[in-house]
Amino acid sequence: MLVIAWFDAHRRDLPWRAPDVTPWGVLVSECMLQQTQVDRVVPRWQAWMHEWPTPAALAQAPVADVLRAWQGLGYPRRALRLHATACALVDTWGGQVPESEPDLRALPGVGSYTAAAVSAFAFGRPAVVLDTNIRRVLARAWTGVAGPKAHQTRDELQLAAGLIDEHTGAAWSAAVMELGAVVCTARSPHCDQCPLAHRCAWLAAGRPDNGPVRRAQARFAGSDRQARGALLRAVSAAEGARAPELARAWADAEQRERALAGLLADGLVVRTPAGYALPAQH
DNA sequence: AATTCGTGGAG
DNA sequence: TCTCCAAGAAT
Repeated sequence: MLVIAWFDAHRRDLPWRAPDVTPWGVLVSECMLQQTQVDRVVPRWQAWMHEWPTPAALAQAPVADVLRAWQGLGYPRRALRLHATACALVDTWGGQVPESEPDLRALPGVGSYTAAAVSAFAFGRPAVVLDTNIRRVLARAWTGVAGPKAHQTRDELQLAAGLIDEHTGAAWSAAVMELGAVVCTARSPHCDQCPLAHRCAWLAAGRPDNGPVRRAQARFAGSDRQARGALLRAVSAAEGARAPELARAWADAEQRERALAGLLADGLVVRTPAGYALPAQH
């Protein structure tokens, strides 16, 4: 197939693609890559795998250490869930990563995409992988629209399933995902370098701006998300953080209280006699 | 089903 | 500067 040949020639040398990487390594990479760019993940994945090379190793680590190792990647609840997944793997899977999508899907922080990705990329199964890159390539080359809809559709899943079936499963998914990531990009796609250019419906139509209108992302500056991040860093830096440290981290009192309540509810921060702290155990 | 959840790079 | 968007998941 065209895209697989293209992939063989152009694939990036990402560390989790090395031949000796374990299914656990693949799972860790997929969790880190949820809404976080590849370039930011690479060094963190390497450090993480050095520190916790197996599910058993991560399961034994204090949650506070896990959260600190995650700092900077964003969405720290993912770190909590990855730790919980490590515990589940030890408790019910003998410290191994299961191969089937339903079994993977039952793990904390593993949704439909991650389950399919691990099943395909760690075990070579022909799972139907649908991430933002593959969805964009399908939308353009096959459907002739500039971009995918906000949410997955049945048609999309069926289209991908048919293509997976007709090609060599995991390799096809890896190739199309890579194509979407480096050639068929959201912003300014490099159609001159695309192996599908000669048969791309969107390119043939003159690259029309006919994609679905997407709702604008809420601004980050001054958001609750930013407040949570600032507070979590403050708690992480000063075990036993009290009011002054928190106020220094985020000035607006009302928003600070709301964000702190959220962090406590999520289990990212706990109350201790010494003040607020990262959780020791989960 | 629509919201919420971090952070940073690129245009 | 500001906007977009990034290998999504949970609720």
